[in-house]
Amino acid sequence: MEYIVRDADIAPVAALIADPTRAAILTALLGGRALAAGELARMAGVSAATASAHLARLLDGRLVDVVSQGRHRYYRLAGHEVAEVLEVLARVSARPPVRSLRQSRQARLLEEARTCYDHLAGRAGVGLLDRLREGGYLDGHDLTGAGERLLSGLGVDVAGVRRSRRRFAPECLDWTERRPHLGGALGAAITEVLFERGWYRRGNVPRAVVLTEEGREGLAALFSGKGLTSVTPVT
Amino acid sequence: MEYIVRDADIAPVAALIADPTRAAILTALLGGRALAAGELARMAGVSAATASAHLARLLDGRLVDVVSQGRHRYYRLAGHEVAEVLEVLARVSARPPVRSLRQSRQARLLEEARTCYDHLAGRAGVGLLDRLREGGYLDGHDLTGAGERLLSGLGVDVAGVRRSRRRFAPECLDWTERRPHLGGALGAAITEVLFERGWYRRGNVPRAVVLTEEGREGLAALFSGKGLTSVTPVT
DNA sequence: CCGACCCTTCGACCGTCGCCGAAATGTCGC
DNA sequence: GCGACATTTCGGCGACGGTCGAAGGGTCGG
Repeated sequence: MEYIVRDADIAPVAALIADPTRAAILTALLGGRALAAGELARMAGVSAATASAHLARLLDGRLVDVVSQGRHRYYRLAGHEVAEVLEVLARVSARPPVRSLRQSRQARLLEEARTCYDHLAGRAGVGLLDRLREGGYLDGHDLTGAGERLLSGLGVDVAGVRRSRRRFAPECLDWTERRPHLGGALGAAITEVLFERGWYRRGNVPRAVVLTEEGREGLAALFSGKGLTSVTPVT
Repeated sequence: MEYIVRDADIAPVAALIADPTRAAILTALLGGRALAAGELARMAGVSAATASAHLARLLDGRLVDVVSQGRHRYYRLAGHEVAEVLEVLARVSARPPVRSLRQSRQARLLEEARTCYDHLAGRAGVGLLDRLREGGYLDGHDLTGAGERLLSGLGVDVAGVRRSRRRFAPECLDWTERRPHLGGALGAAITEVLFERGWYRRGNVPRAVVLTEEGREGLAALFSGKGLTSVTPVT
């Protein structure tokens, strides 16, 4: 009956995320791209020295990886588990009040379509899962025969995805929509193909992605005219 | 292209979890029961004054709820979303080295069977999901006809569970087994019935639950002799 | 090689936060 | 009402951690 809490100690990892500057850095990296130390310093609004210290701690805590290229050092999240922590945390955190017009536009862009580390999120991500389910391409947690054909035709290496040790097609609760979108190895593979085909491209706002004209047409053809979202484009 | 990270601020919530004492309090509450301030102080190994200050902050941050009963104040987690954050965080956190014999026994108990806020976790939780899948009771994310009959027979109010706004039967990745167990409204309802029937009871170690003799027999009858786990009892 | 650039390390400052003992508040049993 | 108990509030101490400017390694372009 002695008091000992024998669990994983979650405090050290939480402490790494607890600093506002580090949280900003991690959130910026949630876009999935590797970013240079200087870029991260600017995004977080601190000096290079400060950012460097924070990055060293994140590295030590294995929340980020680094790859040196010439005089740049590119940082990225250490894995999708880290991204999951950030997403879950976002769900219980209050959304900050929108202060400026530009911020409100950025917020709308992120709500429309963004990456959740390596897969599509926001209305587009939720819509993708809905279309796959409605069309009978995905049943429960697995692809149907029709689903395999559809995605193979798009260029997704379904067999390769199945060999991955990562969960195949889990739902990931979207923190803006509060409804599930498609995550896991399949979600990542589909998202990769969407970028390769130029149907989506990365926006100027860190995590945002935008639908291209080709994407609009391609997705409409794929899903009998519906596309992933029915809203008018965010301007 | 200005640097602004317009996301939910995750830093304040992370900061609440980042303190080792608060983390211990939250982890203790992950058992699902409401605990008095004094108990939490003992479990976390701090004075009543210190625990009180921490609880006030957790309350302010909406991570815990409190209910006053006489001269006691019972604290509990504010909801299953909070429990999810703690679980996800545990998955990316290192497991602390086991120091004593008693701790190793406690660790083994938790790995065998515990509650993850309001549903069964550990080997037993993973086993439950496996048995439901193997037996054709659960298909993807939904109960089959056979599943509805099985659980209704046990005393689970399946229709009531379906009316809940919570997700019906999501997978929850177990942090010790690294395999999914059954979460959501259904997982909670089944766990409740297991307690009501006396098949499992809460152990002395905070989050641990133990299989009773009735439970061993009942589960074996239910799942053609297999039970939820095949290991010998933890001593 | 040499200057320009990116990044990290160093040193120093300062605020915040966790901690406890003691006192105050509130509740129960009698 | 009056002690006994659970909990919170107060006051003060000490430590840790975030911040920056300046200086020190590396790396690229010429």
